[in-house]
Amino acid sequence: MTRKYYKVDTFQSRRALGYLIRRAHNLIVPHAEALFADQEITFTQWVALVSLRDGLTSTCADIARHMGHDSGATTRLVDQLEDRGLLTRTRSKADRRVVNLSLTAEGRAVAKALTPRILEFWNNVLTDFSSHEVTTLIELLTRLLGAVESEIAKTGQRAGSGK
Amino acid sequence: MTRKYYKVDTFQSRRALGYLIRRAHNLIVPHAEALFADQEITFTQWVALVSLRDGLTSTCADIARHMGHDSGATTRLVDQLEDRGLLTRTRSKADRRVVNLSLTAEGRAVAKALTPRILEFWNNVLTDFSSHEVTTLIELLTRLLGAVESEIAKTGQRAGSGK
DNA sequence: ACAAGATAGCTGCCCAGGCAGACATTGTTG
DNA sequence: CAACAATGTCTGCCTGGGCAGCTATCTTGT
Repeated sequence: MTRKYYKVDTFQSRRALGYLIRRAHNLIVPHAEALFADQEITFTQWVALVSLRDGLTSTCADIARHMGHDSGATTRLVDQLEDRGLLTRTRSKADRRVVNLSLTAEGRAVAKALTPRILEFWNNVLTDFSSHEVTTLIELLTRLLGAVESEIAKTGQRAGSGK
Repeated sequence: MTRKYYKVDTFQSRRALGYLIRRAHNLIVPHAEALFADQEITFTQWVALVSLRDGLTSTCADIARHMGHDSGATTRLVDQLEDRGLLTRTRSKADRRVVNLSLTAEGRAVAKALTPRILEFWNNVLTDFSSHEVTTLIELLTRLLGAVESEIAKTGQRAGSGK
């Protein structure tokens, strides 16, 4: 029920959530990509693969929403995964606009093989956090995400193009 | 002291910190940019401006570190701010490699004028969070950032080029 | 004092991803 | 059923920012 957590005269960048998130993102993503440098797929591609495997997504549009990309970027991402034989496109019969994606056996194998790399990284990072702290962080971030989403929905009613 | 928070067989993307951070970043940054769409500077430029004003940074390299960009991107960012007369470059006398940056009166005015937009956004987002929760989130994220930094430093001893 | 290594800044090149537009299909409303 | 809006996919085009390479300067070890 905080009316105003941040006030103009006491505001400091270092305590700004946007700053912390941006910083974390700019630190983590390139490092995750580096962990995959010797691999045939990139970290970003792996994320898409795992989301398909876990049933969080099943179409191009799903992946775009899941990853916060636009649909154009996603098409090209899926192209690459298809070229490498990690997934297949099938035009849906129920809704012919839709192209359903499904992992091939090799896609499944790749997704599984690379998971430990990421988990190891995170487990190393979290060594000094108690299990409770991590859970709290995850819970707060999840709620924050929801709050950001609804705030953006409230303000930015922009006619979407490809998103 | 958590040895392994994430385990291969119980891992779910939705509870992955990387996923949450990426998602938040991809949601917040474009929206922040949109808040500045009618403005003469971008959100990213504003962040640099504020960091200079608050003494968190004073050179190009500082800004690169602060924002997690590389030095090339920062040069161009500073170019634009200089072109608009919001800051000035001065070759340092103590260390002649360094170019010191300082805000002009106009730069100061712009930084100040735009601050309320961002704070309002965040205060709206945080309406349903208690003050204590926000503080906890900030504290955990700050610690996470430190942990990520030292983990990356431990692993990735790569000869830096421009970073 | 000098070679080797860091560090600051700049530039050219490249690419992932955003934007906008096209098209097909489906849903909705009169 | 006609008109219109919404959704899914794909394609050009463009830009921000990463990378590598260069110079100039400072620092450190011998």
